[in-house]
Amino acid sequence: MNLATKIVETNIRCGECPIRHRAVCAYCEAPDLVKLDAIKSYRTYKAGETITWAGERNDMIGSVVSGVASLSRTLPDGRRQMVGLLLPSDFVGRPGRDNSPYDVVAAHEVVMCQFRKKEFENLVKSTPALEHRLLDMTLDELDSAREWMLLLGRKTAREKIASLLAIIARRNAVLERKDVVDGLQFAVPLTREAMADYLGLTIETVSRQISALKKEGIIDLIDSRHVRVPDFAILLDEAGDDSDGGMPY
Amino acid sequence: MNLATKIVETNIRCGECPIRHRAVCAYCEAPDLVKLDAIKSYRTYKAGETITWAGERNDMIGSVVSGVASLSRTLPDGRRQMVGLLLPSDFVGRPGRDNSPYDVVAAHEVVMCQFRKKEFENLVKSTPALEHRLLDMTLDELDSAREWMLLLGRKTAREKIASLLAIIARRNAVLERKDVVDGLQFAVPLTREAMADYLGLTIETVSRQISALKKEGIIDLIDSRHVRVPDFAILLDEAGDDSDGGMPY
DNA sequence: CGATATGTTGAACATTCTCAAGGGATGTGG
DNA sequence: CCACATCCCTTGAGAATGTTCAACATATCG
Repeated sequence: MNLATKIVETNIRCGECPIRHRAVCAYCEAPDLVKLDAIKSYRTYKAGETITWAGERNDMIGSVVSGVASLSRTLPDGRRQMVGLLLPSDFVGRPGRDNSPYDVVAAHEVVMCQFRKKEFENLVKSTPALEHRLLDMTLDELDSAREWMLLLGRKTAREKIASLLAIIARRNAVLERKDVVDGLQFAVPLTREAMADYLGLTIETVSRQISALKKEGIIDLIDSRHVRVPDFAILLDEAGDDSDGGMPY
Repeated sequence: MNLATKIVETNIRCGECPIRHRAVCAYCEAPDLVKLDAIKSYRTYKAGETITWAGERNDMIGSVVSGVASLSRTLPDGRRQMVGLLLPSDFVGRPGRDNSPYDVVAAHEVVMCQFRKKEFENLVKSTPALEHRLLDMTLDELDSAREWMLLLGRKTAREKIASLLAIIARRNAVLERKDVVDGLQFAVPLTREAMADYLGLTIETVSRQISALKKEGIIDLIDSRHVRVPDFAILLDEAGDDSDGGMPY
């Protein structure tokens, strides 16, 4: 029984939840957790499954417990832009509004910890710790979004790819509680298409730039979804930002 | 004595403030306003003046009362991307963090209602109405940022210009409490350079696309900073999004 | 095994950028 | 008041970057 199955089937208590200290509940103490426990439910979404559709009414909100999901917007003619990458502990859904213009799609199998929106909103009103955490998380997301805007508006295709790989490498290191070291190897949890939607490129350009980085020895490709970075500083240099510039996630 | 001068010199009370019902204080009642009144101060910034520098410690935060300011990030080699357009009632500064990676620059003369960060943060802790409003405003900003990401990542130069003009037209209409009607005329409060930084383009491309829209009769140019839109629906069509798609601001 | 989804590569093309020149405004000092 | 500088904007020509269209490779799954 893997972790995802265990979480869903046993409906584990908040106190044992893997995202307990980073999710919307992070600032809550035991008494508040009891209330959250009472209104939460777990649900799994398969890879490729849509969690919420843009424009449709949705009365569940919650946290990503495991897996990866994407938040994206689509133009009427079909052009799509990913506007958020949802990772474990990230919050899904906008409190105080009944529908949102975003599609949320599971990139890999996703376990969500969900609340009925109405009940959650009521709890937020009476629980400062929840509202405070929600504010901090939203401010962080806003910073990420703005970092991303810099990438979309001003970086070259090559810099975009390098930035994305650096972001994924860092996040993986954090999740696995390792340092970002040279020789680091990691899985890219996105298809070429998802990467293109993330970076505002076409899949062909993504593929070509990855091939170029490989040819130049900046990355090694184990297979199309697994990357090794011999020298992380070189990758960061290709990403175009200062070493001190904050990165999303 | 114009409004800006009057606000600053007389240090008007919150109850009479023009942004009273849209700013961070919008949800506050009289008792909270007294506390805000006690710690606030007004300050003016001239056009072109930098309000806060990226990376530098800044212990003032506050609201834009009048004028227009830009929030932007810069890559080490000088490429710049505007990541926020700050209008009256918008909040400047990030609570809970001592410096931010953004330059805030006045585009036109700006009047700020400022608080010492420490004092403001303390007040937020004891004032749910403030924190609640801050959350709502941050969520709105996040939606705007994501809309903008769609523009930066997927729209053509022409669509970007049309989108920006539509945004400015709408905002002007709201501020002047008019409807967005055909034949609407308005001032563009940005230089070509600022528009380019906003849209992720060069000033030459901005200039060319504006000329093209003019040549095709989609807009009239009174002068380089004043636009008239004969048929708003046509402009929206050029912007690429659905009529129902939300617009930033 | 064929069908489908994913990824790579090539060639022609389109869009946007870069570099360059020049046209008003506005302001300043002589 | 003129000469000059500065700022903002426009336009042109050529170059570069990224896209489109197309073919093909690889892997997975029934």
